[in-house]
Amino acid sequence: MIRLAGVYEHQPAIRRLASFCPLDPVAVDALGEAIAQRVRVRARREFVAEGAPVAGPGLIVNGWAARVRLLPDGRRQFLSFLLPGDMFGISDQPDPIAASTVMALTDVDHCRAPSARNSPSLARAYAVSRAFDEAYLLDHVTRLGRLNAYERMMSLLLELHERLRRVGLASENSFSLPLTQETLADALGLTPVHVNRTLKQARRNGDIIWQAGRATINNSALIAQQIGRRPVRVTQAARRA
Amino acid sequence: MIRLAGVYEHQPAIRRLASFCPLDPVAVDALGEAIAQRVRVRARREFVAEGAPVAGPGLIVNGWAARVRLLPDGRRQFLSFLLPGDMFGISDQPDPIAASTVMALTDVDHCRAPSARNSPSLARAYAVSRAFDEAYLLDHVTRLGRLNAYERMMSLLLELHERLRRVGLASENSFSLPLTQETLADALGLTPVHVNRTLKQARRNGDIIWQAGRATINNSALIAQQIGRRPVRVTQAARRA
DNA sequence: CGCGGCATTGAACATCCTCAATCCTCGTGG
DNA sequence: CCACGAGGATTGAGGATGTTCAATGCCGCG
Repeated sequence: MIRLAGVYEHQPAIRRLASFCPLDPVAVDALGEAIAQRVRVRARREFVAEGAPVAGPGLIVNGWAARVRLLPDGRRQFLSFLLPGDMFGISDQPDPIAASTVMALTDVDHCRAPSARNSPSLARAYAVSRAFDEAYLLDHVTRLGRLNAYERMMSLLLELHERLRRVGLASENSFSLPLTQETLADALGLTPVHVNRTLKQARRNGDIIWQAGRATINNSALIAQQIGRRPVRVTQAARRA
Repeated sequence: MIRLAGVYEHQPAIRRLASFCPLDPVAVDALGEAIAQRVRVRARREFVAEGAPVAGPGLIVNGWAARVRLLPDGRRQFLSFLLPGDMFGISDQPDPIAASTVMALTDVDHCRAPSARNSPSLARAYAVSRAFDEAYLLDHVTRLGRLNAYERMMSLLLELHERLRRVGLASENSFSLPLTQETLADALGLTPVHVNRTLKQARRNGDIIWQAGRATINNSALIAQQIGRRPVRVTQAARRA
């Protein structure tokens, strides 16, 4: 199909989809064009509202966002993080409504996801993308239901690292982590105070370093094994792009 | 399209799909035929194995099953319940592998889900079905992350009631609930002991009755409001079939 | 009658939460 | 250049929620 050239090589959205299925030129062009039309959302702004009609599928070009549920009494639960290259608002239905609010955690650039009608490879990449989203969501259910605070934290950090590596935004064992402890708490079903203590413990154990917005995981293979985590897989074929 | 006639009226799988989108005769026939080929799985048997290639999408004809994740140390988390009429193993991908194990909780009859290639209405019903599954899964994440034991319990019971009503397997405020407290515990991220105490409390409050495998929810509207639950919706159009 | 699976209960304990204070960092205005 | 203020991180003390361990009860079935 195509060996990603020039600018696209560093475009997370294209890189991620291409890692799922080699993209044909039609797809790459369509993605490049969509990305050129990206719009910016400020941190903390919500750009998809739960219950509202879905505008169509979107792509995160840059920055971090999250899908979130808000309870009437103010409690908040992050359902998943949306990293550069991730998709949101996909649906086969004719008149879908958003199943969750989507909120920018940092400044975010996003664009619409181009139709896959003229590109089988793109359609397939979308399908794999969706399968990954579902698999990570199931991991998250397990995380919240059956892991303790420490395990939840490490499990999430490992997931984020795994996903960022896929799009070239993480090194072997470290990555930019632009989240507050409060955000982490609302993702992990904990309080900010307890997140703080859990992180303190993790630092003391030498499992992680987190400073100046950058997280490092020491010995991730060992930690993954301790908490029973394996990399997410969704297809029988290739496990690495 | 078609007004469900005769035997199909009481066939949960058909009834559920038809509630999402009026089915054309081709779809009803295909479903009837698939259901005729159903196979039985004994309680406690696993009939989809996590990580194994997916055989193709399936339909629950009868009985209760659940998607489950097993941790290496024996901990268990149920990801979702599969009720009569529910689907499992759907994927757009060419070579998908199962994202989770599926286990029969009671004796279960299931069949393959017929291809939607020759029926636009069936394709649409599948799409809506999938949207519901996703929405309920997001609810479950919120349940585990941000609700306490009592809220989790009531929230799950309300969900089950809502879903069983859709397929005609629940009355106004009661339904058959063939689960053990241990199963409930593994769905709610609690211990069996605490599930028992939570149920005791709920009975004492007069919120539920649960005996001989049948659960009754008193005043479900009030309870739903107290725990901030609203019926799940996934489409702009019709809210009831 | 006795066994197996599930439900129920008590007591002690661990994990995580709440409340509240303090600290730190960084950007802004004087 | 420094004081100030705001948002986030950190810590302590006490308490609530849920767990663990172990015993007992219940009920259907062979």
